[in-house]
Amino acid sequence: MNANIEVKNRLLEFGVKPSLQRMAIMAYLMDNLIHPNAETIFNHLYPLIPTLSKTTVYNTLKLLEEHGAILAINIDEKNVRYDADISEHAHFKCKRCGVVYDLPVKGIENLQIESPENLQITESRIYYKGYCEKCKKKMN
Amino acid sequence: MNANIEVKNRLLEFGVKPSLQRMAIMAYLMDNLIHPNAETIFNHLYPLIPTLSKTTVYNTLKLLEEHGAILAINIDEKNVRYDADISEHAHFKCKRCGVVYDLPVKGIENLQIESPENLQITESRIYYKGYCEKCKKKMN
DNA sequence: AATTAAAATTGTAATTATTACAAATTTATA
DNA sequence: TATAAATTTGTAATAATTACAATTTTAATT
Repeated sequence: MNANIEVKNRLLEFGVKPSLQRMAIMAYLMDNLIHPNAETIFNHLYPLIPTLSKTTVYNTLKLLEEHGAILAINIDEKNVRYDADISEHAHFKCKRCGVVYDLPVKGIENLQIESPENLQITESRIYYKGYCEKCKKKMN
Repeated sequence: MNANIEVKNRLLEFGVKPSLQRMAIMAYLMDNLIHPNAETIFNHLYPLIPTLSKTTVYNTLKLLEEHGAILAINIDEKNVRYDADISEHAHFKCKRCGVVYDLPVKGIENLQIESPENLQITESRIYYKGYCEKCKKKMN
């Protein structure tokens, strides 16, 4: 489990003032790299912080994302997933069981944008979808 | 404007039985590579097909996507965009004005998945977000 | 320490994209 | 032409997210 100080440092590093709720959400994401959505985060933290509101979870996730402290992963049409691993990496989603993995992909660092326009890129995402090994078998 | 026969062929090629509504939606997407959402498509076609239902637009877009005749672009958290260009290409979304472009990116074909698991990949997407030239200026 | 102001959290209601579903219509088949 | 199958339609339901006002907590000032 991530030490409290590391969680706090992540917030401070990205200019987010630490509070009980923000620390709890950040800690959960750092300890659980399973790309949870807001609901999952709330369900896990609610027993620990009985006053916690779902709105706070949504607000905080948005705040953390805007400050660059976490990534919003839009691989699922249904809801936004979040990731404390902010390094450039690809994601995979199984269309049958819905699980979202990190996917090691070679060559990402060589991608080169060739836009005629002078764009200011702030984020990039690489998403793959398909079927995981388990589901492939089940489908036969 | 795409000839009727080309639209029909696209549907047949992907095993979708052509109907008036399906042809109209497919034609609109082939003629308007602006990554429209269901609402935009409906608003454009409704005057031409006064009996058209929004549900049909949603149903048809899902059908076309499942058959591989179009791409669903999940770059926008709000709603799904659709693209008749089914070749592998990257997309850019401006976080200020919301426009979604195609983005020429070099090196996509060299990306190599290195999963320990035997995944069956059915689709891949590359998304960039940031600010377009116009919006960059406006923000100064 | 008490007072005031600012920031954060909370709860409820609203919004909105999408889907479920059953009825109606159209198309294909016998 | 009658019947079955497929498609379309309209309405209602679902569910993720946001708006917003009230409350609570934290920080700043006296």
